[in-house]
Formats: sequence, C-alpha cells, structure tokens
Amino acid sequence: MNSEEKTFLKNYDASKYERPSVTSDILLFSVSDGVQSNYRKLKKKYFSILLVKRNTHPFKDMWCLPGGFVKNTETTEEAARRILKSETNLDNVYLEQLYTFDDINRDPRTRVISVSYMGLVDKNKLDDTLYENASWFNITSLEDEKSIHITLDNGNEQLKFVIKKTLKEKTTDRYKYDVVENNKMAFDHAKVIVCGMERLKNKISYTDIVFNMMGEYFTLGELQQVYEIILGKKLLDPAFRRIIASKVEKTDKIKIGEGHRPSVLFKYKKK
Amino acid sequence: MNSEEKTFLKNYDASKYERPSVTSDILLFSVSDGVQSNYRKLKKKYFSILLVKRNTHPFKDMWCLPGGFVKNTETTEEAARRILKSETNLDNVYLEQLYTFDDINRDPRTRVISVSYMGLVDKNKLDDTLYENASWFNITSLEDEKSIHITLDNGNEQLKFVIKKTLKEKTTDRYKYDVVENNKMAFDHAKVIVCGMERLKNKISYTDIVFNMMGEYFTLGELQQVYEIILGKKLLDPAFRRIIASKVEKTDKIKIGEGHRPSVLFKYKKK
DNA sequence: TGAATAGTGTCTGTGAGACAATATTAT
DNA sequence: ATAATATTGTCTCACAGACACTATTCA
Repeated sequence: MNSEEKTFLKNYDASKYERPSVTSDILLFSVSDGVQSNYRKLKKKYFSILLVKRNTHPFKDMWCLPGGFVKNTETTEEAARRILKSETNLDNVYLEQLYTFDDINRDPRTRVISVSYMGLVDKNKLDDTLYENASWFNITSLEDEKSIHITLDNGNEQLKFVIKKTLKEKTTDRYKYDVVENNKMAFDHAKVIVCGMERLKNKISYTDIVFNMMGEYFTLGELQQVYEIILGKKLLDPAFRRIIASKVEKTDKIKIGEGHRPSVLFKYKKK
Repeated sequence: MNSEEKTFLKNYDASKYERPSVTSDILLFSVSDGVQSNYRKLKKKYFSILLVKRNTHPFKDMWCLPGGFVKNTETTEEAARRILKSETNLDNVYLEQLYTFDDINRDPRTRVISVSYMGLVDKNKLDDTLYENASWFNITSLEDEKSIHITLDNGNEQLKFVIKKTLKEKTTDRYKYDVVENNKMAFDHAKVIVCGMERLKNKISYTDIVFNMMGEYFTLGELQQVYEIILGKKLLDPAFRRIIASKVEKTDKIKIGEGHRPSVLFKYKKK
C-alpha cells in the first residue's frame, strides 16, 4: 500500500458516499417606479428584489429567494431557469452564477448546499403572472464602517436585517458576512442578498449588465437613476454621459409631457 | 390545492430526493524559478500549477487538480483545506472560491458537482513533501481571437489543451469555455484552469493577492516578473513602481551578487 | 415666468504610457 | 569597459471631477 493510497483511505473512505442536497437559489434584481411627488419631477426609482413567502416548515411564514432542488438531469443554471419560469413565468432572463453557499447548518432539515444565481430583469416586461406568494420588495441599504443595514418593503410588510462585513484576508476583496439582526429572512438568504448587491455594484461599472434591467428605449436620465440607486450615490451628469456614450445609441424617439424639457430616447448599443 | 402547491408538486416532487455528489477541487498557483541563462541575467520565472496523476479509473493515468468528496460535516472550503493538507502538506494557504462546475456528464461515474477553489502559494515555503503522484507544472499560455492554447510541463511530461472561449451574453464578462483539444487532463479540469487563470489575471490589478505568492522579502524586479507572467505582458518599470509603491515597504536589506546593480528588498505593506 | 430636467462646454488635477537618464555591480 | 538590472525624472495625453451655462417644456 503506497502513501497515496493510505492517505486516500484515511481521509475519504468513511464519508465517501455522503451526498448533500443541492439547491439553486435565484436573486432576481429589478427597478421599480415610485410615485411622482410633483408633476415636474421624475418618478423616483427603487432597487428591488423578488422574494417568496414560505408556507411550509422550516422558516414557515418567513421570506426567501425563489429556489429549489437541483435534479440530476439538469445543471444548476438550468434548475434556476426552470424554477424562475415556474414562479414568475419569466423566460430568457440574464443570469450569472453568484456564489455557492455551504454553511453546514444553513438548512435545519439536512445538509444543503446552495448554488446561487444573480438575475437581472426589467420588471415592466413581466406580465403580472407572479404567484400569490411571490412579491417584489424595494431595497433600502445603509452602510457604515463594518455593517450593512437592509430594509425590504413590498408595501405591506417590512423586512429588516443587519449584516456584519469582515474582510476574509488582508490581501483580497472577499468578505465574510455574518447576520447580526434579522426578523423575517429565511435560511442564509440575507447573506446572499448582500453578496449579490455588492457583485452588481462592482460589475455595473465594467460591464453592460445594467441594460438587462432596462426597457428597449430609455432616456439617459432614467439610465442614470438606475446607476445611482445601484451605486447608492449621485453621479454628475456630464461625467455619466461621457462614460455611457459608447454604450448607447440615440434614436429619433423623444419622451415628452414631463413638465420640463423633453428627453431623447436611447437604445443599448452592443459593441 | 393552490397554484403554488400545484407548481411545487409538479416541478419538484419526482426528483426531490436526488442528491448529486459534491467535490471540492483546488487550483493551486505558484511561481517557479527557471534557469539563469547568463550570470548577469535574472532567473526566468514560470507560472505554475499543482496537478495530481490519477492512478484509478476514470481517467486513469491522466492528470487532474487535487480534490475530493465533501463530507457533510465540513464546508467546501474546509474540504479544500483538508485535501490540500493531505496531498501537499500545506497549511494556511490563501484560498478563494472560484466557481461551481456542474455539467451533467463531467464525471462518468455519476452526477458530481465540483466547487472549485483557487489557491496561491509561494512554492519555496513548501517543504518537499509532495506525494509522488503530485507535481508542479509550468504553464505556457497563448491566446488568440477565440481560443486559448495551454501547455503544461513538469520537466517530464507535457500536457496540452485548447479551450474555445465564447462570451455568454453580450452584456457581460462571463465566458463559456469549451475544450477543443486535450490529451491528458481529466474531467473538466482544463476549463477550471483557464477560469482560474482569468480570475487571477483580473484580480491581480485591484487586490493584493499576488503577495500570497511571494516570500517575505522580494525585490521590485522579482515582483514585477510575477505580474508579467500572470498578465502575460511586459510592464514599464516606472509605471509598475508607481502602482505598487503604496503596497510595499522598503527594508534595509539588499540583494547582492547578481552581476549588476544590487536591489533593495521590500516587504508587503498591509494598508 | 418659474421649476424642473436635458444637455453641453470647459477648466483642472490625477494618473498612466512612454522614453530618457543615471546608478551600481561582477566579470 | 561592458552588459545587465535598479532606480528616478519628466513629458504628454486621456480622462474623471467639478462647476457653469444654455435649452426646453408645462402649469
């Protein structure tokens, strides 16, 4: 018996056939319109996510991300798309793998590893075919030194949680997230939400993924609003227009009737 | 029976108890010294990865990344560290989750989902306790329009593969990798290697992870060499020094005996 | 006319790319 | 002296931040 074989037996034999359950969870982002406080002003925009109310144990009556078990005949992304279709009737959504969450006790029933996906949609393209237990929540996020305070609101119910953020190693940009306060988010989904928000915040500036959240035609003001709610800060108009210029294409359409100067509608321009 | 429950039953019931196997695979990067072709010149550096020769089926006699099954009592990262320890005797390695690979037929035995980790080490800190079936391979990478040609060499054996790279969606930076040619890499590990190389290439410029591959003391020339082999291109000295300046700290040590002007040794400076 | 957004012009400072110049060592 | 790397200086260009200014609409 060689040393390799010895190590193999020593380390793997006892548990070789243990198999965790694997789920695919989807963090679906969109932008919602708020009310128009004044006929001259633009409608306020909100950053929002889709949650599902649990009606079975565990975490009964709490909210969670749409998700479900992965079949052996599908990839985790295929599972995500199947689940999304079944809960929101949405097809052809932009999806990217976010992170694999695997805390040993994240699900009280059994060992469950969750491969999470981040999705972006234009909520307005969605026909109103959400099932009754699914709902869009507007996000309010406040970040200080070490923690992130999130409030989610669907007009009916408010969910709040606080996540503590710690750098995993001094050399990297990876964070460890710990849930400090949480009333109504099931599983470790509060962490998934924060992780996805950070991913989106980063990627919005070096990819074109934001256009997956836009309709076909949009004004640069609307596009800027979306950047601003995702980044959580105001941007300067000329700088924004310079940066975005190469990614959009002017159309001959114009948005009028807004109580102020009309705005040219733009389209996404693939490079 | 409400629509939610109906959907639940329709979609999940049949396969609810299917459980895939889950493995954790580690892509361990380091830098190796080559020969000194001339007493004045610096030693050439190579970018290298650790592979293990398979001595059982499937893929017997091919090479793969160190990896193994995840136990239900450990996270995938804990599994990665346990496996690394058992195969290389390495502790306290920098590790970050890379991606979860889940093609349905990536393992001919059964459905296996692999959560891959990328690790960075200074090969010289490693005592020579690699098991006989593990070996460091130097990487040569050539990239053109649409494909990446990789050659791996451990001084004894050469592995070659070609990966075709296609953008997954027009709005993003995510690629789909297809193995076009491959003689000796087991499973889908050729894809994992390419995926990790791209991740490292990106992150080297906006994090400090490269210092996990360096010894405690190094010259700026050596550090620049490491950047150059990872990025696959020459950098200009003054620009490199400007960028790196805030991350390193001058020491009073000096490297002499090189056939040219001696060089100050630097240390990593945490911010 | 006034309040609001749309859209443009321009100044300034920062920082990367490029190249030049100087310093120091072993043979 | 020479070949090699080490280290610094500086010019220029691109571009982001900042602010000012003009344009246009509806009540």
